[in-house]
Amino acid sequence: MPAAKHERVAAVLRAKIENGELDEDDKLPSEADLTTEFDVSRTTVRQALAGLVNEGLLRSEPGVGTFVRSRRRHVYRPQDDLGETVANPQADHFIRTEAEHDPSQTIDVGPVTCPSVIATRLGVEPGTVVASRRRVRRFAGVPYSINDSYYPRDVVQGTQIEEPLDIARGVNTVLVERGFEQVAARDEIYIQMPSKDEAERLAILPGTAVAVHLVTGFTAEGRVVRVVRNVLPGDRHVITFDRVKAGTGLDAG
Amino acid sequence: MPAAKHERVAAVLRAKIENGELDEDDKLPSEADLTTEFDVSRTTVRQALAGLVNEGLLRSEPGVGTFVRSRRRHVYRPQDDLGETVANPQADHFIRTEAEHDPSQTIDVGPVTCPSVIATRLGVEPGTVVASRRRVRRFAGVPYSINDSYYPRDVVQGTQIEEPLDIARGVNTVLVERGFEQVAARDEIYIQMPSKDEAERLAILPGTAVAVHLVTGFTAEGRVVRVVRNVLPGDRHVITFDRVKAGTGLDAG
DNA sequence: CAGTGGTCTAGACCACTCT
DNA sequence: GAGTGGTCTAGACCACTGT
Repeated sequence: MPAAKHERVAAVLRAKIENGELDEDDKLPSEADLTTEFDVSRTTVRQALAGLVNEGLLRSEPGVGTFVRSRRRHVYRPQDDLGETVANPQADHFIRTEAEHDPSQTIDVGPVTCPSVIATRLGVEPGTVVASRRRVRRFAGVPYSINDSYYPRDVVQGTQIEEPLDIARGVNTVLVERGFEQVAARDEIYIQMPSKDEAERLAILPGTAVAVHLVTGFTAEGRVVRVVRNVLPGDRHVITFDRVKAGTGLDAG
Repeated sequence: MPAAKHERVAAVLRAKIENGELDEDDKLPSEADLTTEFDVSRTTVRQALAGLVNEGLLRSEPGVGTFVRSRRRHVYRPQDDLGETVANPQADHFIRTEAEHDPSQTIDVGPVTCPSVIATRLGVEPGTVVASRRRVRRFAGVPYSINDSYYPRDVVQGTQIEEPLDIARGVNTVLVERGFEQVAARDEIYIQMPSKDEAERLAILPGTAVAVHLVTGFTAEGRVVRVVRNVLPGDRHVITFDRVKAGTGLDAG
């Protein structure tokens, strides 16, 4: 039994959410009602609710009410990028997914001053101008991920990658045509709270962490041809990988 | 310029942290001092500080003060598990790491009632009793990760895996000896706020998300021999993968 | 319009840490 | 003992949503 009143209030509400008494998208009693129900001041009720919002369990809508948040997720599979084989497609049924209907995206293309995190991986000096494609992907109008890719200018010069259009045959195909086939990649995943800018672009609610997924793409010669920075709201995704031990014969399919 | 006073206070402090004026582990002025400095009530100061704590930027120590949090991270490489080859070891220099000195762990071994998330992946009925090894790993006394593995009972019966000891030759070697070589794995990574229990076991500060990393291990015949549930505090880790396109010759080394 | 959540104040008491 | 952050109250005004 927690000592603080606001913790006790939070514990009761948390339990109701976890046992299903309060289901996804259910509306909680108003703060005034909770004040009388728990016999505490409104400040204490709000302290309890703020805690649950920061745990990602609740969302509040000014003028409307406070609601239980949804927990459905999209499947995010970095390996689709290189077209690697999937070892265990049957493993997919483990995950509680969300239908991915009505996809859309906004694309913003052009040279940018390279952020230092990208510069380190791209192997250029910080402040260098590089080519970039910056996308926000949506499903049913809801932002799904930020997907910013950066290329050395000589690699993409004169290609479709410099144009603000969807590339049907895939960016990788264009890179192959230019003689820069991407055959290996390094993934880095950072868990952190979103910046203010990211929170706005992704319509992220308070109490939601993001995964920052950096992909550094290499040619067979070891040259870096692309760095991608994906930002995924943690409450809307599950990130999956499939791995196979080398030399077992499974890696070919 | 944000409208709310507490947001303005938070914005000023956030800027000082980001530009380095306030460095890691620096102590902030007391709440009383901030009250006079910004000419707002203490409640408003506390509201601003609470926001920054929930963003993972600050930590508070009762009776002592409020401090800027550290940002160093450990490298977490799921692929070490299967002994896969690393495509780009030179890519490691990108990451700002923390020295991993003085490792220690606590191990708790024995049969447990299988949680439903694990049961789904292990292919057993929820509520089945399975073998488990539950570890908390530490560096310099600081909790580093929760590492709970679950095995079908027939797979590990009579092996060292049932004993609460570190297995020097590796759990995988023991599985091979039993005829259950793990040759493939499915990784799932969920980003979420820690449960109360996890927060206590890992000494997680408010405003820290965790990565829940599930690994489902398969034999060549497709049998699941192990499910691992790792919990990593987001502020102390970077998760890395290395990938190689199949058939390029790089996958062998 | 009434109801909702968002913000803010002033003041109080507590447990804890450090000197 | 002085200073710190943690908790709590009572009351006020605001912007916004819905009817």
